[in-house]
Amino acid sequence: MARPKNFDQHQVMANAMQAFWLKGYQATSMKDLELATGLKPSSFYNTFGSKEDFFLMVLDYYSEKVVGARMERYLKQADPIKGIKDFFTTCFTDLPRGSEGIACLLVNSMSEIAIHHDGIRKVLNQNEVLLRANFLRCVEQAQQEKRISNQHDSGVLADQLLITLNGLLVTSKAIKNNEKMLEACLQSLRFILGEAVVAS
Amino acid sequence: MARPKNFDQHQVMANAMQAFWLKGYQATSMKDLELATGLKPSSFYNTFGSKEDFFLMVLDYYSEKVVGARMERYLKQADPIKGIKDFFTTCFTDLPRGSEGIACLLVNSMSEIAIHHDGIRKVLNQNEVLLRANFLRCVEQAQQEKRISNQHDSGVLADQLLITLNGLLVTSKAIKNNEKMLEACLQSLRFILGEAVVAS
DNA sequence: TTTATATTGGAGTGATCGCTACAGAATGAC
DNA sequence: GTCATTCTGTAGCGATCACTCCAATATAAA
Repeated sequence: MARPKNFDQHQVMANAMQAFWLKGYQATSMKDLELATGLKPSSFYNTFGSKEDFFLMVLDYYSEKVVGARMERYLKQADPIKGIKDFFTTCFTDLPRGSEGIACLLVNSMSEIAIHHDGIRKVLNQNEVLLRANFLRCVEQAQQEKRISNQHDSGVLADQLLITLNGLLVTSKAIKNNEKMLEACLQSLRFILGEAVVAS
Repeated sequence: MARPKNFDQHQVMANAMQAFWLKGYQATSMKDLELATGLKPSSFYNTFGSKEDFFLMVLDYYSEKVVGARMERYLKQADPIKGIKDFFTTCFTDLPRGSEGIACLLVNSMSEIAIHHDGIRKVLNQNEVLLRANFLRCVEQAQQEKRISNQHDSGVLADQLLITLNGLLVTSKAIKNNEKMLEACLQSLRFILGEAVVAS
């Protein structure tokens, strides 16, 4: 009954995601988004409302398609320790070449705008809760399998994994060297989970 | 021989620091800086060159006056474990009321701009190196005093402290609740340094 | 084919960005 | 005092910001 849209919304969000990921929310201008997505302003605003609304959608998209997919792939495999190890290390190895220090869009957004925007903070917190739950499940399974010690409460270990991951990601923005980050990653995991990490 | 400046450069940097700390580099406009410092544009640019140059000076100022002072005060006292504990916890208790989630200007800057600015990254890295050295000294002293275990290398413990502090600080931006951050702090320190933290 | 509806490209909105030009004011040297 | 020099206030620079307006265009229902 009316003219159909000439673009794929998911593809648009995927492209915009890359721009936000690399430059952050504020530094990514509408011009950048137009270039990244191919959408003219009228189409953009007609579809997404505003840059702010759009960014929230992109955060959701990232949370589901990037972090969600990574949780499924790594944290739900048979070996929980290898899962955690892979989840951590691929944060620094699964990036396109030359993109060292882009870290994680969600962690970047924590620093940049979470403090000033309730909606964004809510998305970020939801993601943290979900990630912690997955870490917790892996840790408990590993403890049941006697592959890591029971001396620490599983909840504490899950918390440490979460805090440490955030710390590694923010550190990687200043280090900008994925080789070094990989070493730091493995050292942290050995510290938290023990030597079982080495074998996995 | 010529008209003297009508302001104190240190006071100007201290005031501007607050603005950058709260809002970040990009979101702090020249108007914000003029309001925070009282300086008119001509005085500002005549003295500091550019917003970018000025921000680097403010980072140095923060590194010396805030982090440096905190390292002196907490990490060089007689009790190394209490020192580390105080250094961590005061990150969340020594802030003005209502300023939850402002974290640390240096860590905030890691996320926001370190990846795109070599000069800023250099300052941040220097600070991390210095902080790690102080953590290391405290850890070694605590180990010599048999107050924490020798099972982990002191360098590993220092690294974990640094990564964990960064993680706690970035997490605090999404949590925005200093009470909860304080608990997370103590849990992390107990995990890394052991039960000696409780008594300190 | 006509019509109703929605999308599109492109020009352009006012506001704000970091920053500058310049005249006048304030100082110390003489 | 006069002068040389530097700082200060103000007005405003071009560029860019997020965003809007509108005529042209493309579709499906009738």
